[in-house]
Amino acid sequence: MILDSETKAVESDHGDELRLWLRLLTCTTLIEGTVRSRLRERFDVTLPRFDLMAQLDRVPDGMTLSDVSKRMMVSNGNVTGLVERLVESGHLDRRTSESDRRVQVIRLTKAGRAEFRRMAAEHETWIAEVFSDLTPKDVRELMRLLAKAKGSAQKCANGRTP
Amino acid sequence: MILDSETKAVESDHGDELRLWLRLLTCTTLIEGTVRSRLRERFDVTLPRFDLMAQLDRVPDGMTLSDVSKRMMVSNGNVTGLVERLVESGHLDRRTSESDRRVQVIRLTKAGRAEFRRMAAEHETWIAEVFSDLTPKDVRELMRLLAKAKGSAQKCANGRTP
DNA sequence: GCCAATTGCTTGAAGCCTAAAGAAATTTCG
DNA sequence: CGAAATTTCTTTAGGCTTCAAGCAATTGGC
Repeated sequence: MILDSETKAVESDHGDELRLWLRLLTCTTLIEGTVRSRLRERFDVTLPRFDLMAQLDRVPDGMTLSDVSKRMMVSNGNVTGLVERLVESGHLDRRTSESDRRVQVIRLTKAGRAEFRRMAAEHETWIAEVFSDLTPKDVRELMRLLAKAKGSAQKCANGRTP
Repeated sequence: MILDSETKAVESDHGDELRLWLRLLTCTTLIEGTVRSRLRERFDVTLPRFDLMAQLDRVPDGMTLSDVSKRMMVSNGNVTGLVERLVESGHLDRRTSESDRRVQVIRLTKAGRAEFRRMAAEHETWIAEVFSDLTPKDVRELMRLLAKAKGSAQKCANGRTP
């Protein structure tokens, strides 16, 4: 097989995938930055706090710290500190489970839920604005392809720490 | 217009975009986690350090800290600390510009570049593995749609701090 | 019952990250 | 020229994040 600087070996050319990953990362970083700064200026709240509250908004009866940790895909220790600050600020309510005294169940307080709903409503419009150049068809197509990518990445991630 | 709990007002339904954003974020977090843990176990290096070295690998003559900061989309102060540690570990070389004494130019050292090339080669195969379920057509289509999304998000981000 | 393994959470050390304020050098412009 | 604005980088305070180690409670054999 003959190669030169332009024609790399075909069987090891993974450049397209690499470029795809970089583009994916750029998009996410860009959007995350926008959301982060708007959350700060409009509500003086951090993105991780918002994300945690978003997880809790769906479940009236609360979740355990482990559940939150899995859903948010962050470490346990991370959630401990995050929850600590949100309980402190009155957004969260935390209690030890009666059936298992290792388990901490956290819920949004009434005030916390109201505050979150207010933030979430604006947040949704920001995201719509972010993607405003995409047609409904673009959105559907991206959803489909990202679902496929997610599945692929998941196999790869789970195969490592089962 | 008649509405019920299932049929929300059409003119304010931004749920699809929101779901798209969450999926994008999930994909990125998943892949980032995979890359991070592999970089750690194979090379005992962090992702931010790898990213910084990747920026420098393309430019033999080095870059200024500001350039790096813009390319990586992180704050200036962040780069200062990151560079500090990489100079300390011998991966980077740092010098004050002769034409402008405010400017610091950083470059990969010989050892740093060799180390990076070794990491980058493996990294590329990990990414290919992550996306292995996608066909070449999927990859092209994702590239196209993400480029469009990036443009849209960029307008939105730049319109805020011009 | 009892010991080992597991599970759920916390802690500690190190590093990453931002925003904001500040120091130093350069550029702009009257 | 010289003051003001700008640019480049550092510093500081606070918070986020991981990993690894550790503690407490529960579960699963035996």
